[in-house]
Amino acid sequence: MGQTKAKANGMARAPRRTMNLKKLAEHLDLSPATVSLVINRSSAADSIPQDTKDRVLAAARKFKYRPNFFARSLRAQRSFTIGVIVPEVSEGYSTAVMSGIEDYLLQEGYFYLVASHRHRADLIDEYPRMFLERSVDGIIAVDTPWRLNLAVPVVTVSGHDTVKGVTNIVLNHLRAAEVALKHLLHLGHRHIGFMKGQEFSSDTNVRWNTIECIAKKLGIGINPRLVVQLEGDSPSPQLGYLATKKLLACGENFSALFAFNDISAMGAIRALRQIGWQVPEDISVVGFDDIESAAYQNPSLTTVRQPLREMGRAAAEILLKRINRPSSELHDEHVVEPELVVRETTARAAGPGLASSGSAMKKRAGKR
Amino acid sequence: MGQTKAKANGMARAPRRTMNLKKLAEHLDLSPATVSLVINRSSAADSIPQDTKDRVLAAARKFKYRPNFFARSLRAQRSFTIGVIVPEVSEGYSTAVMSGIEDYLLQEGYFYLVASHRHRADLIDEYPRMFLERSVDGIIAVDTPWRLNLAVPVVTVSGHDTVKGVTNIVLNHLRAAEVALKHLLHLGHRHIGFMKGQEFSSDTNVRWNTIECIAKKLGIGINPRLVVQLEGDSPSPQLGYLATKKLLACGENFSALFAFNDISAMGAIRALRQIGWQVPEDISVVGFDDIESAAYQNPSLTTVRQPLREMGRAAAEILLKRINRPSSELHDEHVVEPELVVRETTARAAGPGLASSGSAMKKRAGKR
DNA sequence: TGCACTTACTAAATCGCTTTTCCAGAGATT
DNA sequence: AATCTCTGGAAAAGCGATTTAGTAAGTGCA
Repeated sequence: MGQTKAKANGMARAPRRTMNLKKLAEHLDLSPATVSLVINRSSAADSIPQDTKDRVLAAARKFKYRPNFFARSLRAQRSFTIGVIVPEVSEGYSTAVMSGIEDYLLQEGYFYLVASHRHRADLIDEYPRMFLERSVDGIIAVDTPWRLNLAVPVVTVSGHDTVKGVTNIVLNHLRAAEVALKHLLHLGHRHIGFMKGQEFSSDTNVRWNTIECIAKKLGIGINPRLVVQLEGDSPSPQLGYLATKKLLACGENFSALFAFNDISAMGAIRALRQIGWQVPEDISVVGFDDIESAAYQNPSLTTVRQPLREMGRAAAEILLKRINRPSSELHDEHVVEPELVVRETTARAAGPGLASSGSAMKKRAGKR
Repeated sequence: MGQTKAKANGMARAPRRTMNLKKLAEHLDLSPATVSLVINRSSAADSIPQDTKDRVLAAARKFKYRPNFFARSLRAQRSFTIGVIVPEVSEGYSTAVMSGIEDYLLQEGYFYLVASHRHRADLIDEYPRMFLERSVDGIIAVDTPWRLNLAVPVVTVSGHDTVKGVTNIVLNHLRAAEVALKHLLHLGHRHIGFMKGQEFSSDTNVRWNTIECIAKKLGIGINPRLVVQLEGDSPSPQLGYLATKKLLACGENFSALFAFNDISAMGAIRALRQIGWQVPEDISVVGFDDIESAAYQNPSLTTVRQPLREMGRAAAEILLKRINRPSSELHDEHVVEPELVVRETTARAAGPGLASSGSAMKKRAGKR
């Protein structure tokens, strides 16, 4: 019988295929069902005597048996795989978050697929669908606009579209604006330049609204001419550089600059240096995010730290909880706290006393 | 109990299941086989009249039919998934390479899983195995020691263990050392400090050997006291900072520093600044890699650019070629060319004429 | 009319695993 | 003796596709 079949299959060639359940069962003289039950420690195997179990386990180890992942996923309708979509993999924000996601996921026996959309709307739509086709158990979207309502659990990190059923990991923006502005205020800065994010960035609006709100609360006036907006979707500091150029061109006087993020702060510093302003002597600069390279700058960047890694971890943790306990109640926001990291780009407002406005301008003039 | 629950689950849960081949076939009044043949544009469908084909395709579109990924993979024994292992996801080198890998892979309809080993030997061993369990079609290892001989194609990026059957994407290190040293030489630097990588880094040895070789060729003497080694496995500039401190402590005189990579160059610049040396006025610094943030430094970093993105792309391309045409001959090395990127951290050697040694030392003294 | 070809599909075997259902025999109970 | 209850395990029905080996009906041709 078996011979006939083998013959029918044609080949005397048994290409030493990898061990599978059936072969293992055959070798043990048991049925595949029994072996599967034992290996999965199913409660249905309770009635199987311990020494049979031991035999099975020993053989599995001996032949390094690993259940075929696809067969198992096909049957169980679960893949133990998460899809992660980010704007850009070669960039500090996303990768810091990813690093936290990975930490938790791998520890829990999950893997993740990555796709970066580079701000292309079509990809923002397509990649989640492709993830679904691959039967991911859930999706994490980092800093990415989100409006889909999918059949799997979704967690967003710094998303600002409220979609029902989607948990969003967000920073306490109010507190972020507060620590940054208070810091500058305490250092004596009264004339502050601001950088707004690009239209498409999910953080832009909240960030700006909270800044306005906190500024008012602290009695800091915002000069509309000292507000510039980042333009373009490159992940490079060039955007901050250009924005700062524009700011400088307006002729207004300011002694501090609150950049949209660390990357744009780096560009800003370059622009400032170029016209001869020293950071922080002539002007203080505050970044946002605290990406890894913020600390690597010379001078190192004072910035509002988002706990990116922790946010990634939290996203992963909440996602898995949702996947594995669909019944558990879900909050649609998980707020994390920012932290001001004072480094070397901020200092007391310069000039003869705080009253003297235009200190920076004078300096600039002096340098030229 | 268990039965009851399962049954209940089974009964209640019949909620508009996703479209599958069988249902589609039923709806079309055809057999699954026919539908599958048409959808896959199999040549076995040649005899099927065009209008039937059109009907099938139309229905598939209408119901947004997508073949179940696991079922297909199970059958075909292919997953269209690649495993990528890197030291660290939150770090510029790996992510630049990943970005290139992703480019090519997604464009070809593949996805990739990521795992970062953080230099833990056990994980370097375990993750590839886990990839295999998940039936990846191939593996790319970035900057990771590699000695496994697996059943799937493997491509390494900057690996330096020669394993038969593994293609390695490497930089032309000789050329890299040459452009860097020639640059410094042309600027008049004679006394150069060197930083060697950590023991475990795959690039350390080749890099150093080529530097020694080229230095000899160019007639540059290497003062052993001006050579320090990076220690520790953190991905931060702190390592370069400490190494440079050590270098400065030795009391020898030098006007240029060739760092092991961009990150350590950043740390070096910090150490140099701290004792009052200006870069590049007092000392020139050359980095290596040209990670994204090298250009973001102030002053921006002169560095030897590895085309990391292209290396990633090449890795992906070669891997897929191997997977899809196993017969094609394989080269075990793919060499890419470096490029010197001159930015702001290098300048003419200072001091009254090139002959004057100790210029930097004097400057330092002067500053204090 | 008879036979070989096409044409247009279909049946059925896998892929490897999970899980419910079923069953035979040994003891225990009535 | 008849019935019940455990024990220990097997059978079989999927999961959702792919693919080979047919097969029934229609055509062309001698």
